[in-house]
Amino acid sequence: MKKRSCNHELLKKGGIELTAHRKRVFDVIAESSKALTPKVIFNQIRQNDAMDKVTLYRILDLFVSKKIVRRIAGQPGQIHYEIVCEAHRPLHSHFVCRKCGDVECLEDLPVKELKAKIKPHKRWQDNEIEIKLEGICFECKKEN
Amino acid sequence: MKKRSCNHELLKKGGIELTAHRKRVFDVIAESSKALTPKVIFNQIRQNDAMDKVTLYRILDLFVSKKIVRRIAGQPGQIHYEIVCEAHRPLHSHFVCRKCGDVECLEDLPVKELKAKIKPHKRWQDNEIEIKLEGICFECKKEN
DNA sequence: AAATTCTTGCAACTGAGTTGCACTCTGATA
DNA sequence: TATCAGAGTGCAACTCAGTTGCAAGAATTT
Repeated sequence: MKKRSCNHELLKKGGIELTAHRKRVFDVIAESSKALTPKVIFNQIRQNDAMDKVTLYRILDLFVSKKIVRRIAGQPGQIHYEIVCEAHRPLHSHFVCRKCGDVECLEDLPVKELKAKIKPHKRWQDNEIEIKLEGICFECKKEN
Repeated sequence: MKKRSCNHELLKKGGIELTAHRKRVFDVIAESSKALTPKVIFNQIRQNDAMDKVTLYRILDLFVSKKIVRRIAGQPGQIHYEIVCEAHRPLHSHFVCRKCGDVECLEDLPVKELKAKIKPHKRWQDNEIEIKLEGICFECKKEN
């Protein structure tokens, strides 16, 4: 997936103040084709700017609570973040690499169609459905 | 799901020694209808027996490497463990509660049928498919 | 300008999971 | 029988991600 068309308008969602740090965190997540871990986000920011890790975690928590970003479970124990943008990025599925742990977005996977095909179940009727595929990504496959 | 019919035969899979501790860990995981976190496993064992946390983590790592148990990503950041038993528990899907984080097994969800319906994708062709549903479980729903 | 509120950084803390090392037990070998 | 080797375990100390408390700064309100 290419660079997002989501802009800072999204940040106004929760009526929060647009500080330089918040824009920076938003941009790193929005410009990535993958859902990112806090570590990756942090390292990327620190290449150019100074930011404390506490600030990053606080911004991430804020974004999650304002539904600006979404948390995704990657490999067991790993947390990834992606932009929530209904306009440009409808609910989609994810691919998790068993080797490197990368979480890619599969926007061409027809979640809604699939949802219709899966018989409702007493436990999850009316709930969101997340489809996650596991495998080895192209990069890791190359390395073998 | 009821108590498993998987027995200690499974433990011989990797040709490992069957110690009391290993049987204990196996039993706790095998007798649960849900995939459990190390914390839950540990607390359950400690109700009756003495065991160091290091021992538990080492046994879990051993089981994973011998493919006796499988790690599952629950809520972001949470790790759960379930028994791998092809005979009694073919590949199945999971339901993750957004509130309490419980991971239930959905054995009646037709993974293979679904897999046939999903068009192969360049990234995950030939790979395992994991279907995970997210929502609020019965217990948490009751509490509202 | 003073008061209030929000944002940030720093230092110290927490809790999950790991590592190093010593002790114990078991089984094999001399 | 003695002892040797290897595996399993516990304890203490450590690492690392993420959190909390607090104080300094910036922005906003009165």
